[in-house]
Amino acid sequence: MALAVQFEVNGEQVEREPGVRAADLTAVPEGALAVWVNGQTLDLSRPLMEGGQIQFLSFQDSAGRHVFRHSSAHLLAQAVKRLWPEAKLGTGPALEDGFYYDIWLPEPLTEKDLPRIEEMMRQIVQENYPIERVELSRDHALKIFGERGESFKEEIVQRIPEGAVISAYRQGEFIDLCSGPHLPSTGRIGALKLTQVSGAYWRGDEKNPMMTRIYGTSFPDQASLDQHLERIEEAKLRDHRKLGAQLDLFTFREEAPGFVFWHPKGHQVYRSLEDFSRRLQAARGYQEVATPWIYRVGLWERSGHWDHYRDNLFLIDRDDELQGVKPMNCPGHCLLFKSATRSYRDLPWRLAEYSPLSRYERSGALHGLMRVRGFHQDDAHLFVRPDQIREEMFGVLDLVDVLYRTFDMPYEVVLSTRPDDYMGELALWDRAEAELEEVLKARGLKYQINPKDGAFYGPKLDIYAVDSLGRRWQCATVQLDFQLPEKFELEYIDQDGLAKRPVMIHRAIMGSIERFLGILVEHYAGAFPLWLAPVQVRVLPITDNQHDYAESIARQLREAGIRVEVDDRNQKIGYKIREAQVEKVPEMLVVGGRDQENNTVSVRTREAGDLGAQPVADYLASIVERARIPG
RNA sequence: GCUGGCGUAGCUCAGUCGGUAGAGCAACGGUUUCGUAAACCGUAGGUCGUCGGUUCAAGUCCGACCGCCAGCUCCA
Repeated sequence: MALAVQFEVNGEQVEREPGVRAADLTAVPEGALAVWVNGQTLDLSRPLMEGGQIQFLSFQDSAGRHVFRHSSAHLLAQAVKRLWPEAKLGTGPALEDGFYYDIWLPEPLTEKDLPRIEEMMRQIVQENYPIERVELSRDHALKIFGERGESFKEEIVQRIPEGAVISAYRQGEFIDLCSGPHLPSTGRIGALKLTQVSGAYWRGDEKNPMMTRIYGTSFPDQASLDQHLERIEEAKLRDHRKLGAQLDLFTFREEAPGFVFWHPKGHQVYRSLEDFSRRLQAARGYQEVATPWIYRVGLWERSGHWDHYRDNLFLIDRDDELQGVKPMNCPGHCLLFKSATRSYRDLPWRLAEYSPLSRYERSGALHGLMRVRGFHQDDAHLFVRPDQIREEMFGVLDLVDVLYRTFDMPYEVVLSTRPDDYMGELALWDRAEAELEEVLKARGLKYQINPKDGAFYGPKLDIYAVDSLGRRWQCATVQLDFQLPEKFELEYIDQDGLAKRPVMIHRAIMGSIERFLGILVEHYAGAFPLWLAPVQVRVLPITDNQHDYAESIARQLREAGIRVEVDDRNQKIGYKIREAQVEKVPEMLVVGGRDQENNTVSVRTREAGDLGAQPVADYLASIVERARIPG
């Protein structure tokens, strides 16, 4: 008789024999796909040998979705094997929003083959096979996959280290080498769609045979799938590269790949973002500086960039000496810190900088504003005493909150802790990590922990903004750094008269302003809020007779700091309105003979349409109030 | 960087079997002077990404390069 083990389910303690299945512990909630036990995701039917906290995972949980998509990949493989028995399976993982499977096929596949495969997948869903886990010896696994001609699977089996459990999952006639976990049965995959095919080399190595990679996505029901596909269509329409050209914000040219040409309108938005950031930071005791953008290579050697970041440096070879264009501001700020003897009274010292940064990105990585080679950050470095970490982190998170709230973006926080190859004092790490958690709790923020994912020089917080389409973007990042002050031998004189080492906090809130602007274009579908819009108001005279009146209104608005244009082209009012709407101008002032007589403007907004006539003075007061930069 | 695809007017795109380039929108000129999402007529605009090759003849076929797109990898 084995000793009983203790489980905690839904807050209740349950005692059972080892080997019990999660499904036997309690009523399995509807929609449960897998179970989470002691940090591991397992099949619902997996025998549990040790006790612990039990949590059921549904499609709502990212781990649950992962299981769902992973089983969908198996489903895809089974369908392909039925249609092409000579196919050989590679690997088939789950992705964030779907899955793929790499499969070797005797003939290349095209998108036209996808519906046929989907059809077979649906049939297998109908057949509703239970998905069963089997554990195999190495020899047995080699025999099974050898007999089936699965040479890639044999290769994987041979790579599995000695002593590791080798498992496979079986559904109907199909079996796949896999560590799992998986759904209870194929019938759970309610709706699926194969989205694309592409080539991929086995194990990503071009010397290996070319596999066919089939991408797809799947959901518990058709409505969720449709919603997902609509979102993808919507995202395509909002693509910032497309809107950026349509709205005359920016362009790229092949003469300077990875660098942005900002048009007047785009640069206006860019500057509004920068102004907004400056106001927020000035109000929180940051001081803006400007430091050099090209340094002799020795600086980069000292900072560690030469060892860790050399491939991303733009290098200049002059006078037999290498110099590097800065990819980050931190070393410059360290040098600035050293320009005088610092007192404990000077700390925290918060240095902000918006200078251009350059990083060499490989050509395939470039992507509109989201990934460029030349950019700017709302960057700052805080030099703090160890006892100030908590308060400064609190302040940084406050800034994060104000900023994302302004753009109506919820955000998620991930704390990354000490990696195995950490540098510095263990005690400082422990204290810093504990304080970060305390700060997060004090701010009432929900956060995830990525254990051991911090940088070698300090723990970090990554903040993911969620846009209007529900996509997550990593923008803000806050990193504690114990190493750079060491490398630059930074010191301050403490109260006791002794020289001490400060801690550095690297932080950016928008991250790259270029990228953040790209995200905002997609978030707002190009329809910027009034304070950000490059043209805030357009005056539309109905006939040539109102040109002078329109100009006088524009002048008054301009003098009040409003960005205004007059559309004095010889066109009908409907035409001018249509153009202004297409260009997403937030407010239009239609002025005709009646307005001129009564000294009014007929207000039309981008969202609400015609609001009727208003006295000019009233409108002026209202727009000035509403167009103010927040913060 | 790798794999696949693409590159024709400012933009979106057509161009058949290899025979010297076309539309809509935008621009420009004129007519129209109009009250809430596209008035009408006309004009101009191209080294077909670049370089080389095949051919009597190349936007079209071949090669190299550049850039862009999707994916991989990487990341702000």
